[in-house]
Amino acid sequence: MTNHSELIKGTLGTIILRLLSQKGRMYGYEITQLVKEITDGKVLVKEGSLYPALHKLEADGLVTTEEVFIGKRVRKYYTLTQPGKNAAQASVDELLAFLKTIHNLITAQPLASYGAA
Amino acid sequence: MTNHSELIKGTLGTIILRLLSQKGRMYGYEITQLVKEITDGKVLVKEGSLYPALHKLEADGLVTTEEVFIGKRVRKYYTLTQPGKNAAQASVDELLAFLKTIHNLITAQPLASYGAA
DNA sequence: TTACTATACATTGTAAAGCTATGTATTTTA
DNA sequence: TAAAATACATAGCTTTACAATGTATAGTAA
Repeated sequence: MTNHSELIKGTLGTIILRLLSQKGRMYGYEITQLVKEITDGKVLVKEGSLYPALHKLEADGLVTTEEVFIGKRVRKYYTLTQPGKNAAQASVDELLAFLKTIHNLITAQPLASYGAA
Repeated sequence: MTNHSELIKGTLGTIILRLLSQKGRMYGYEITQLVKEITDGKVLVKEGSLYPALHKLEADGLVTTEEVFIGKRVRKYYTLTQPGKNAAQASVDELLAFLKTIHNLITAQPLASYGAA
């Protein structure tokens, strides 16, 4: 994605699922632009990350695709299946819980004291 | 680390630096137990992750080590160097900013609309 | 008209990071 | 006395995103 790219690992699938659950239908390039817009350029999804991720979601049955021609150019729209909708909800919930856990871990002031207390 | 293990990528170094900056001095096994305690078992740092990460911090000059014998058993204490203290602060700040960005990305309700607006 | 940029898809090979499995050894607890 | 906890460590695997590359159409500015 972008500079602090190692932090992103494991979140891309969730991000895609979430955007699809909100917008209903999106195509790849649109996802890259929307993520860029929402994060004010702080997260940049690259093609080398996005398309394999989308193909995996499709292989896992979480999305279906539909090709639309814009003039002579193909657009491949992705839509969540019902399992995909369930996965989106679960995935977002899990990621939020994880963010909370890590936030707590790196801000906890009176640290628990293994070995003492 | 634990079940949702893919989410952790890139955060372990920051977690270690943060704990060391709080506790002053820690040894490997102690770190695994403290993380487990603080996160209520939700994050489990494995040896195969921890020790290579500690060795890398040492190789990068961010920590120094000190071996202490407890009976016949060795304990290797890690302490932040000055560059390590600086890195800890910067690393925590960056991770917090990242957490905020991702949180916003997966909770933003009125999604920005690339192509519209 | 001609570059350059944006749109739009895709794949191959690479690097980073944590995990599993394994190994060694001491100490404590059931 | 056996199992679990403490305490270190490494080799090889897997996952995941990225860089680089490729193809092609559409729009825009010189």
